[in-house]
Amino acid sequence: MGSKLDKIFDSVMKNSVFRNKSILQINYRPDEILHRDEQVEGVASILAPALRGDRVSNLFVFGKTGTGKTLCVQYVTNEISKRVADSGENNLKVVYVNCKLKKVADTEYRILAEIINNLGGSVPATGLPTDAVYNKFIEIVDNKKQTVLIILDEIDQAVKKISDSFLYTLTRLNSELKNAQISIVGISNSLTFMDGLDPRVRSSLGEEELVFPPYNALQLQDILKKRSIEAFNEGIVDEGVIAKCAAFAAREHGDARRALDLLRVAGELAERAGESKMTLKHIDEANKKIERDKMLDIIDSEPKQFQLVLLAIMGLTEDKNFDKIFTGDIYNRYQEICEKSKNEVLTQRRVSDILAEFDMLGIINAKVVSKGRQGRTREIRLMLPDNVKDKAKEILSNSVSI
DNA sequence: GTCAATTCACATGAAAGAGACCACGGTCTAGTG
DNA sequence: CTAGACCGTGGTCTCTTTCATGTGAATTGACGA
Repeated sequence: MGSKLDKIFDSVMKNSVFRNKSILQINYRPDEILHRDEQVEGVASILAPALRGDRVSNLFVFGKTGTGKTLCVQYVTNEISKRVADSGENNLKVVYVNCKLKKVADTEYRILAEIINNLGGSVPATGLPTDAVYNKFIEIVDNKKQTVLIILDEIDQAVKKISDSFLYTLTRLNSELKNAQISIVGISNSLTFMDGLDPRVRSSLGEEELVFPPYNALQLQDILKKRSIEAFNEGIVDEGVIAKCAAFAAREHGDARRALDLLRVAGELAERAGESKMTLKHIDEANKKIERDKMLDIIDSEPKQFQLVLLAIMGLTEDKNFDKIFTGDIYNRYQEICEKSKNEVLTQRRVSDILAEFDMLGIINAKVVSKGRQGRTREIRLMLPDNVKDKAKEILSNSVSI
């Protein structure tokens, strides 16, 4: 009985492109980190004093997305925690918080709450005064002699939304603690992040700094090769495919995450098409698909008013075939659409902000230009690729008319 | 023709309000012994 | 007497409005050659 089933499963497995797809997923942590020896050692030597229970310097880690920052820091802290656990002591806590996750940790209150939850306390999602949360935080951290390592990932996002005074408070907190001590590891995508900071914060937070350079194409190839051996069945991928993946990603500031995504999606495409080998064609398709899905995802999850504005932009680009659209045009069209679909009309001020956000998201390209006596405006161009437009319009008109 | 002043149509900032959500503490109600 | 339902208060958070201020160059108009 069992062997029969095994046979069925085996045959499915054999035909499958993937042996173990999870290896290409973003949250997969390999046991060995390629081409980041220097960085891993750097992080380790800075954080090592935690093993002795000494105070750890605050650390700042910079690097573009997909350069392995989070991976390395987590790897090192895991190893340290393991060592501490082995030695039987329990005076080190590591807390990892991703400040970009919406609804989880993108405000001062929520970051604190997240830290407290990770430390085993519990704090309601909302409803308490912020200083009450601070007290709770101090209480839970300071209840015994210990070192608490707080890793704040994507910290630039947090500071942009909140302000750096929060970081200041956090660094100053040590002086209020009797038993415990806290150290902060900040991880940031933006290299210029430190420049905009309060000097006091900068000096206390940036005791140690580490820069993660992007991977080059060869390094990416190594990484991809290593993972693809485990992730795919034999004979599915060949050198050329991996080289192309690496080249694509290297063009985008050496983003390893993107390279892995590309490989995974290409594999999915090949599998779906029932083909037994991945080809360059699949990579190209995957590249388009990723781009497209990302855009559509963003558009779909945007609030209604944003969608209305986008609809106005798309309408204008289409009918008039204007190469350049201005804020005023969009606002007028937007008003029409709102009236037609019985939606509330927002102020121009607000629409202006919405446009700025679209610019950030890369959906439109907006440039502030001065047209002399005709005033100052954003000169706007829709940046959606053609293969996205139709689907986007469908999504928009669906969700707007309801 | 030249130059400074003017002016347009917004951009950009700051502050504050509305409404959703939530915790906490007090009060009320109904069930229990 | 007590557990649970129900309220009012005060807090956060997001989206938005209101009020204020800023801005770069085409246009205007005064001026001098």
